[in-house]
Amino acid sequence: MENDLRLNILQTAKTLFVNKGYHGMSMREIAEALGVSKAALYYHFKDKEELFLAILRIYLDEMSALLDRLDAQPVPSVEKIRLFVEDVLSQPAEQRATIRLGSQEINQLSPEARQAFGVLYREKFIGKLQRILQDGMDAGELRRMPAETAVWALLGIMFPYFYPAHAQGAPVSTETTRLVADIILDGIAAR
Amino acid sequence: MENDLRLNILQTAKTLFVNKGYHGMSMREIAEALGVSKAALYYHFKDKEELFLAILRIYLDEMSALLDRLDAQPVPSVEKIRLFVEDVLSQPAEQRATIRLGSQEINQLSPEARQAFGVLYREKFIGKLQRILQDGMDAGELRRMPAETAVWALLGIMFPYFYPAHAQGAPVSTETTRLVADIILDGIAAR
DNA sequence: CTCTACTTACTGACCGGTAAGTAAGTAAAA
DNA sequence: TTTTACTTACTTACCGGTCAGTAAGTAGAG
Repeated sequence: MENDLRLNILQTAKTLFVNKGYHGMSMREIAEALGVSKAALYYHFKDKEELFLAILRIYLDEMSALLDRLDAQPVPSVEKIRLFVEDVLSQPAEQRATIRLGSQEINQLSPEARQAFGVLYREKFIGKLQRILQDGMDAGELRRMPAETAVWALLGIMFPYFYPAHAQGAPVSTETTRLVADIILDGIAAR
Repeated sequence: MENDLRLNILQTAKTLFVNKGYHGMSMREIAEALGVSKAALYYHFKDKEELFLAILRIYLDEMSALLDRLDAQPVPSVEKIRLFVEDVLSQPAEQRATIRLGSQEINQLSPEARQAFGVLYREKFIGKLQRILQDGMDAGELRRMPAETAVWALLGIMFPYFYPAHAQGAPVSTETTRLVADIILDGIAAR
């Protein structure tokens, strides 16, 4: 019970941030959506920025756990990547949108917050992904290229922002998920 | 001379919108950056939304012209796509960021503006791209898949938002551009 | 050649509204 | 009786947008 409101704030704020962006969402809106006073939000979070970072941190932690779990599996790197793509794409759209949110809105924040996020982002997400890709290249499963470029291609496809349908609503269908994984893997696999 | 300020507003506002988002940028900021009064902006543009749309319209027109130019060339679809990727990626980052800006911030706007943009976006950009891709599939150069998914993959890679380096600063190097085009084409080419 | 009427391209002051954030009080639980 | 978890009521700052006014042209009439 005691963390009830805190969790509700995180949930509601995430939805609003995703739909309206950092500056587009107001603290008042969250409060009204939850039926509490605005000041209640400030009991649980120091300021808007801290609330925003808390949301991103939760998602990065989940990503980090997923990547660790996949990396521990006794399968080729290519297979790890396929599982990663399929897992992420089958998440609800709002979930996936969180990482986009972070990358998008990060330069709205204070330098300190930006740096703090940057560290987590690289440690928990990009770094782990890059290592799996690098392993794949070293094992000859993937074509040799700068790991950065491989990450670029992978994430570019996985987190597009072009179709509103991707930002909101239903998860991607299984067929499409598989097709997208194929495209990515054909794009970067060894020839 | 007479459109001088208007063009300067468009230029300055584009930079600010790209860096700070729709709500993150204020009309006051533009005015101050240009050394004119805020009201001068409202002489040239009805409101913030119209200014925003004007910026997007210019970029969509450029894209439209580029796609027409490429489509008119007597080369296979695959080659058209390669040229498209290489052309866009060699644009300055701020230029490329415009399309991201539109997709990102479009749901901040009024329903009318959203619809107006949607029409242009599909007519001048997505539609043309999709037709080139569809031609490629019909000619057997590309693997058969829903044209939407092909567009998704293509644009996802071409307009990523993950590395701040892609959103600002120098254009992508020629090597990287070629590598990225290869990844895309290997991903969607016929096997 | 010049006076009149009008337009273009602004300025500076200001408006209502809303943003983030806070100080002080309170009711219930420990 | 102190701490927890809030609410009420407020401040300060800034937002988009509008207003009346004006300097500098320009175009036509005489």
